[in-house]
Amino acid sequence: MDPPTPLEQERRAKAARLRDAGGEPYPWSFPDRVLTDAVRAAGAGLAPGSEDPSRSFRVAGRLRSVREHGKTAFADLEDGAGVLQLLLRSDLLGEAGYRDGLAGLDPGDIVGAEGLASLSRRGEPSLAVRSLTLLAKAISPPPDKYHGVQDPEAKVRRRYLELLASPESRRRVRVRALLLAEIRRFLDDAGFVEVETPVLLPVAGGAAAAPFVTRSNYLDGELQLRIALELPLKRLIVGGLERVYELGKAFRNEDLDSTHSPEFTELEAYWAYADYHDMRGLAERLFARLADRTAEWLPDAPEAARGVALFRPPYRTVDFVEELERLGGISDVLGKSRDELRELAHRAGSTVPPGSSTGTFLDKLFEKYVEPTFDRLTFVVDHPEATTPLAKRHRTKPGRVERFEVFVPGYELGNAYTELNDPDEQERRFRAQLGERADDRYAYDEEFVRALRFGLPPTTGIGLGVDRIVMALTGAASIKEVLWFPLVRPAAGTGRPSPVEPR
RNA sequence: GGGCCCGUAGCUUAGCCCGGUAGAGCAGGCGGCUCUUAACCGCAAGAUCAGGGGUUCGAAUCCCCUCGGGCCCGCCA
Repeated sequence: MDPPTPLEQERRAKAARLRDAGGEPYPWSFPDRVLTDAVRAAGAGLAPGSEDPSRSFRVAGRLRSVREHGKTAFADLEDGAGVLQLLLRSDLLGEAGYRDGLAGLDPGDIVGAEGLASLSRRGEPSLAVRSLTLLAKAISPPPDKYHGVQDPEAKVRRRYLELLASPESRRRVRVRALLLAEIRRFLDDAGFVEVETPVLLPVAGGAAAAPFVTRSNYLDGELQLRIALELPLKRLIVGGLERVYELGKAFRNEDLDSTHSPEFTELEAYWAYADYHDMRGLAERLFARLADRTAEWLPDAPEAARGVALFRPPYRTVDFVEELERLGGISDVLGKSRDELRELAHRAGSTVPPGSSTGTFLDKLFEKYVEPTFDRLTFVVDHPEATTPLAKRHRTKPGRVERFEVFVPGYELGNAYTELNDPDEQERRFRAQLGERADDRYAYDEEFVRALRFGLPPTTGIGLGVDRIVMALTGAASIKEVLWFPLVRPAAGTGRPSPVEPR
């Protein structure tokens, strides 16, 4: 711990004085509390400078600021409903109670107050306080009352400070929770069953990403943290659950930037006896619903209004191959060899390692030529087969798979397929990916292929980045704004990860 | 992994270019004030200028290293 600052020593001394006087700076409860909006409402109709003696209110919250005027003081108390002015008067509290009470309080303290609804002479709804109780002494002072937390490091490292200083930040937490609840309600209503599948796996599959590796004492061996939810969910479809979804964390051992976090929240849904056209319809209905809800929750946030507009139809559709050929000036994309694609990617200014797979070069070319042109929510459809080993071959377009990706300007939101359900083909695709070059990290999950041999019905599936959906809808500039505790290096003195041998 | 930028009191910051012993507001202390709401007025206090090294008569300021952070690029489709 840091050594106490003089300010902290002063605040500790106030708590000690209260104890010496027989008080308790950290009492156990404050019963019969109402939210401050009840007092505001009761005070608003009164004549200025008067109070309503017919009913007493008890409120509790954090003390924001205190304005002293000799024998009168005003304090702002903030709770979940907002800010209420406390009117502290020597004649109501008693001279000693007024003096000692004020002397013991600091901004940031959690206090309870009992009193009458009133309207100040200047017309501010207030609580005319008859008794004031310290509920938790704040030893460290709160952030600057006007500027809040400015230091970007403090914002992510000590998020609680930003939250307590900023009602907008607290509102973002609530909107994220509402969006998650709305997603669940939407899928539940559509007949999907929410499931939880393992985070710890012998081999993390279902996407191309570096896993986090850990160790099981029980198994005396290595385990990996999941990088996607896909493979266990499809096993559940094999098991006869026809519509399943999971909303949970996935982990990728990669860098953090404005759209990537090593741990992030993913939604995956699998739907038997339906194809990717059906899934697109479901996704569009979900997007439209989330846009409507966000507009209700954030009615006057301009950045959210832009996000909401993105999620409202009509949406744009782009054919992966046609658009790449058109914008990249490339003919016969599907007929190109890996070497030719590598050359094209190189010329496009992409620095992918030369040993990458055909699919990686195609993705890079698409990323260079097509993605920057997205100006609204866009569905990219019918990718070349080489880009994914888990999607089913397109029923009419040779060399393609039945797949769509969803983009907003700047980043991808998700990915869906008509799922590959031919076990022998699945095995070939895994092997082809593994064999093509070592950079491809699609793990070959034998157990998954074995499950497919028992029969996976025709199925469609989707994976959506929930953090990114929240970002896009609320107009956040960085994923850190929708993750309350993004990954940071441990602060000095809190212990550091032990150095490990690179794998 | 590469590039650019940032780190001054608990908080928000001035000073850095052009070297001369750090200035303010908030918060806190003491005093004053019964209607303020970024309250106000007065007094006093609070800073090894992220850490280390170098250049210099003299370093917050110039140079190097380390730590932490931000942004961009690469990687994670």
